[in-house]
Amino acid sequence: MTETDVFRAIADPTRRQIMTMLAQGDLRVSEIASQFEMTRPAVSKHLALLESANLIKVERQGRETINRLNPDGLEPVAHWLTIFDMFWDDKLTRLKRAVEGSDE
Amino acid sequence: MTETDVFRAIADPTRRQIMTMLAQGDLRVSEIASQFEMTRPAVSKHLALLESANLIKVERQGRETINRLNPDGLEPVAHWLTIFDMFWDDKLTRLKRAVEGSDE
DNA sequence: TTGACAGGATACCTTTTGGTTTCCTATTAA
DNA sequence: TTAATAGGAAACCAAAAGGTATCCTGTCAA
Repeated sequence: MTETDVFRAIADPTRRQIMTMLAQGDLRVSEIASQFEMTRPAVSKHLALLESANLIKVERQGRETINRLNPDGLEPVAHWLTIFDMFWDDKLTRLKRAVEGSDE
Repeated sequence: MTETDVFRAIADPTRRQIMTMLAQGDLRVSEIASQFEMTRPAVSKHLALLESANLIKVERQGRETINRLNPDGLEPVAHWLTIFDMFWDDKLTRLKRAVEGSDE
């Protein structure tokens, strides 16, 4: 399968929710599926797409598959947002303060 | 039309490109359309969707309509990304350097 | 060693998306 | 005042997206 565009991958609310779930820790497919109304194959498709967008790493362990967040995959989004930084002077100032504050 | 989800709005590469064009300055519909292969109505639809996602402001002036970027509409995206900040310590460090550098 | 479980694969369906063509209206310039 | 221009509106189409049901395989536990 060819790589999926990151922006397309995070366009779906279910996939965003999966990512926030994985931010809390790794999860097996059925653990994720149990949190949604939809069927397990549907969730599986979302996971496959997240993997092809490089947003998660999938590792088969025996009969289970572990899904692990790969936050670095979000870099293109973070980078694209910087194009608009010039419009966000005060936000940037606040961020600078936050970053400096976290240092001491 | 009901509000369009911001993440869905920026999922399309044409729409992202339109936004970066508008970051340089306001543009009329046909000025934008002339930059793409697709027809003007297609571009018009993208603009309508960007407006409904609160990413641009559209103002009719006589027979022309001016499209203006509304970068604040991107805030939900920026905010969502912060969920994953904890995974990005070194990136944050680099950002801090960048921010400090831009000050002097 | 066999039954249950985890989860991938496939086929299929419906809705949404991104595009087209065509037509219409309002505004402006000659 | 009339011709040209800007762009919205509607009807239509193909492909992609998101879901389902069903089936199959590999692994583990009794």
